[in-house]
Amino acid sequence: MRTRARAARRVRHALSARRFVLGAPVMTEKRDYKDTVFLPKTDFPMKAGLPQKEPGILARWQEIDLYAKLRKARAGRETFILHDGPPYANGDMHIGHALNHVLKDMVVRTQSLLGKNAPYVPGWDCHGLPIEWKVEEQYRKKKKNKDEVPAKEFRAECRAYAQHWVDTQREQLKRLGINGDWDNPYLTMQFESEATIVAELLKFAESGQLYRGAKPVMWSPVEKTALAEAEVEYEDITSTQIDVAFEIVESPIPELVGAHAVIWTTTPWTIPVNQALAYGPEVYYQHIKADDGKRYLIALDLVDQFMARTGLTYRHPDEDGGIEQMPRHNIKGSDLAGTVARHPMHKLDGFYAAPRPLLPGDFVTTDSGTGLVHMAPDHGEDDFDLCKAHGIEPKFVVEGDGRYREDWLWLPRTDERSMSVIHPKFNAPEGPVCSDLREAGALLSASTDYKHSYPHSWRSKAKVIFRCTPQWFVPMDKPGMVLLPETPAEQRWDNEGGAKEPAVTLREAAMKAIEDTRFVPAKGRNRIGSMVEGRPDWVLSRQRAWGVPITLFVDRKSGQYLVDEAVNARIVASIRENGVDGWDEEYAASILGPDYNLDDYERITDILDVWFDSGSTHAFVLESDRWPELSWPADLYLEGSDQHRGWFQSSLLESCGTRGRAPYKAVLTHGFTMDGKGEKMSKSKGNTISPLDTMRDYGADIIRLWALSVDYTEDHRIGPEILKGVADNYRKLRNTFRYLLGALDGFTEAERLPVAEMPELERYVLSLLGDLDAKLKTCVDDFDFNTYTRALSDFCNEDLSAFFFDIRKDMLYCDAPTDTGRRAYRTVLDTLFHALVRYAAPVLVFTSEEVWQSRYPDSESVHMLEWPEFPAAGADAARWSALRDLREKVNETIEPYRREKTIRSSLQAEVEVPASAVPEGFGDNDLAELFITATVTRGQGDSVIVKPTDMAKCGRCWRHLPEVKEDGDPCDRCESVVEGMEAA
RNA sequence: GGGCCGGUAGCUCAGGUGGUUAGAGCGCACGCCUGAUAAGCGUGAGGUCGCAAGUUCAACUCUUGCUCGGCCCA
Repeated sequence: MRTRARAARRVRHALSARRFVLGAPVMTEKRDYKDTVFLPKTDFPMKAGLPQKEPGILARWQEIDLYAKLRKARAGRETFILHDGPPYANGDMHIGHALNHVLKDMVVRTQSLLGKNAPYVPGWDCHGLPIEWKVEEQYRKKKKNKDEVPAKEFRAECRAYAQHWVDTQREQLKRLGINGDWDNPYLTMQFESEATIVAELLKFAESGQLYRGAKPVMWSPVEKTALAEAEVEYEDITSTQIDVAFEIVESPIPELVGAHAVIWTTTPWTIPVNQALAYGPEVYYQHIKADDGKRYLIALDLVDQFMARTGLTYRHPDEDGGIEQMPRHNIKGSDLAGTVARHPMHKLDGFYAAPRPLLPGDFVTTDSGTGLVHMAPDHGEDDFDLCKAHGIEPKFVVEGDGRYREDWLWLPRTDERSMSVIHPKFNAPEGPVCSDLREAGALLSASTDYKHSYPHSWRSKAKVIFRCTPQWFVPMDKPGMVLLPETPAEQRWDNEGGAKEPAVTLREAAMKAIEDTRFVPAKGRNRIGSMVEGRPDWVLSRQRAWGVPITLFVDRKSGQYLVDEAVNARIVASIRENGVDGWDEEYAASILGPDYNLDDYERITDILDVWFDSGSTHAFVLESDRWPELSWPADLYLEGSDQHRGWFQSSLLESCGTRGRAPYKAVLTHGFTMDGKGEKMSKSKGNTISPLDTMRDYGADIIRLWALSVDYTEDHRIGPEILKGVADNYRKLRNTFRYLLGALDGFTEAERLPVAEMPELERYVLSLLGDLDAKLKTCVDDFDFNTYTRALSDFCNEDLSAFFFDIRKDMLYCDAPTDTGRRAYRTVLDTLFHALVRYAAPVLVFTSEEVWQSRYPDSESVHMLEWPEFPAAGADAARWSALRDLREKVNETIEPYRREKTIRSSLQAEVEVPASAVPEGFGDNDLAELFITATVTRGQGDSVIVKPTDMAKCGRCWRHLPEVKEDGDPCDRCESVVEGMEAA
């Protein structure tokens, strides 16, 4: 469309030119005044070319060591400590990293702009399963067996792998323009970090906040390790479902003896470790006789489903011998207390001969199954808890690789019996478990058609099981464990001072800490609060190789772990010297020292949950001497909302357990980045947007502007259309700076004019700038960057480009350089320049530097500057607002004339406005200037009236003025300006 | 399946405690300018405020249900 309009214009020009050539010139030739007009002049290019330009700017910052310079310049100032949450070192930067780091950088830079010392030490999370898995994958490719590689060597490879990604991500984040201590980041795998993590663990040990428990944990038989919840994903699978009869041998309801309690399960492999049955106390059960002659006990609501699965039938109430005639056909769950059944494999004796009591379980529902649940305390959380409450202990018969222990009674061991319990064949209707049950006459149904969602390891995608293993825990509810920080005397009601708060549980301390923390947005508090309120004890141990060891010696006789300050000091020293290898067997004796005999102790070889590593970053970063400018606690933690369960929480618990309070004063969370349609990005959908590509195509400043333009507190989108919009927005900002640079060409201090001597428009714009300034400061305090960038953009578009700059174009182009008005304008432009470049600096880090260097090529960096200061100027906002409304009305009225080409430029319009609509204090000439029209007069009507002017057009300033005799002649002002120039 | 959060013009966002024709910027369309020129200015068209009930004189704003999307959990 634009092209067509331009073509039309060309035709018109051609026609008018021909007329001039062919016809006799009606006027004498007029002088071309173009050379006498003071047009903006600058080398600053309109086209940014960010992808090419940014790396050079980056190199210069590195060269002058901007980060160090800034630390030096802000030394001794009030600090703002943003503590970086460590991304996991295994892959390229993705859009989530980019958003997170841009937000962090924005916080740090705005705080720095406010004059604070705001250091930023980036870090990485380096231990853990995903890296270990990658290294193992490399082994598998080379047909190497991990178990044959010495642990030390394996860890060294994990370390190298992590280091590779640390280096990669570091370069990518630097490229994004994130300013930080990139030469000296923290890594959880640095020896110093590992030593501190161990020291933190030992603090828990010393205060009695560790216990070794047996608990069913998510266990991956493939990776042979316990898994954290975060390492598990749920997938829909089809399982075997079976109904199994347990004969009742004893009951306070004598009629039930000889009947069969029926359980339903999708994990046949757990039957060989069954130890009890559970019923719902509030559930009603039916005692029925089926056509196989046997009697069964099943939840009332589930009888039909059971019949359908088994193909059995039973006599209906109205039939002869139907259930109405059954003795005690209807039984409430709670009446089953004291009932005992026996295991279908009871003939094997021993373990299987023991009674299987029916126990009350609140978790029993009648959603599916039979309303009776078989209990294997080894393999279910509910099972474990219920059995434990009734003195039934787990048996630990399924080993780490998912196979039944060789000496377990249920054998003889055969190939199929030594398969992993997650193997489909093991659970199949023809598999060993079902075969045995069938032989015992207890298998009522078996089919491989039950669809449900089931947990899988997110690494290997293999099924996981619940498995009871000895694990180390941090108790959430052990009373008297945590000392809250000392309350200063002046805050105590008794004013006695010094005494500590009573010791509380870890959960209580954490809940208190949540209360005391600022959450941005506020809803984060509820989120983490409900999680901490309900979370189970913290499982610290992992049976893996790549991580920080749980450095405990357990007394073989008492089962107690050793707490000895001297030993602990040697443990920490060994880790500091050797890293995590420092807990290897070779050091054990010397660490334990002469006071103890190594043979009396079990050296724990579990490693720590990586969340404990990252939960300890506050200890080894904020409290370390390595970064003396940092301090504890942090002012802010800033991560994605998934970290409510992750880092925010692990840091909270670690810090509350050791220091009684949170390691942060405030927590800021952001949502997730979706694709252009608001849907989750995934490789399989092919809708991912890589920040690396975007930087290559658009430049880092565009990603930054995007990240700071969206509402990060919610989920937000990115896509081609959105990026295009951001790029448009960027161009507008860039052109504002280009105009300022051009208009300020040659500006010197001598030209500056005091505010008091400025025209009212200049003072009004300064007051608008003051408003903007205040608004941006509020945005910085609230971390409201979306409003920040919008306010900045709107100001440039509406107040400057479409209003101030447009009105003052005449003055800038045509007034004499010495003219007070022009000097006032340029003085305000200078003020605007200095303010805007600072406001923009934290957002468009590269472009603002380019702008700054363009005007001040000898200066260090725009990023060394502080928040702008400029003279305050008051203005009657309401009066100006009314004036701008009127201006809009005038434009609307001119529009029809422009459509019919009676008026082309607004300068050709003579306007009459209602006298009542003009705010007090504006003269007619002021109005013509502000509306960019030929004249403005006041009328008594209540509408705006417009007519084309008859006045001739000045050949230099193009205004239509009474003194101009013929189009093209200069007006009085222009004539004198030109004369002045020629005289000079 | 459960808990929590969200769905306002093509895009990014505003819309205290319910109250006249739901706003802004950008984009788009049309036009002007050709002395910020792959720029600048003006005007305009765009929304049944996710859907459906309910409370109320009155709901984008309160309640319930549904739907779509997200995070966390099972």
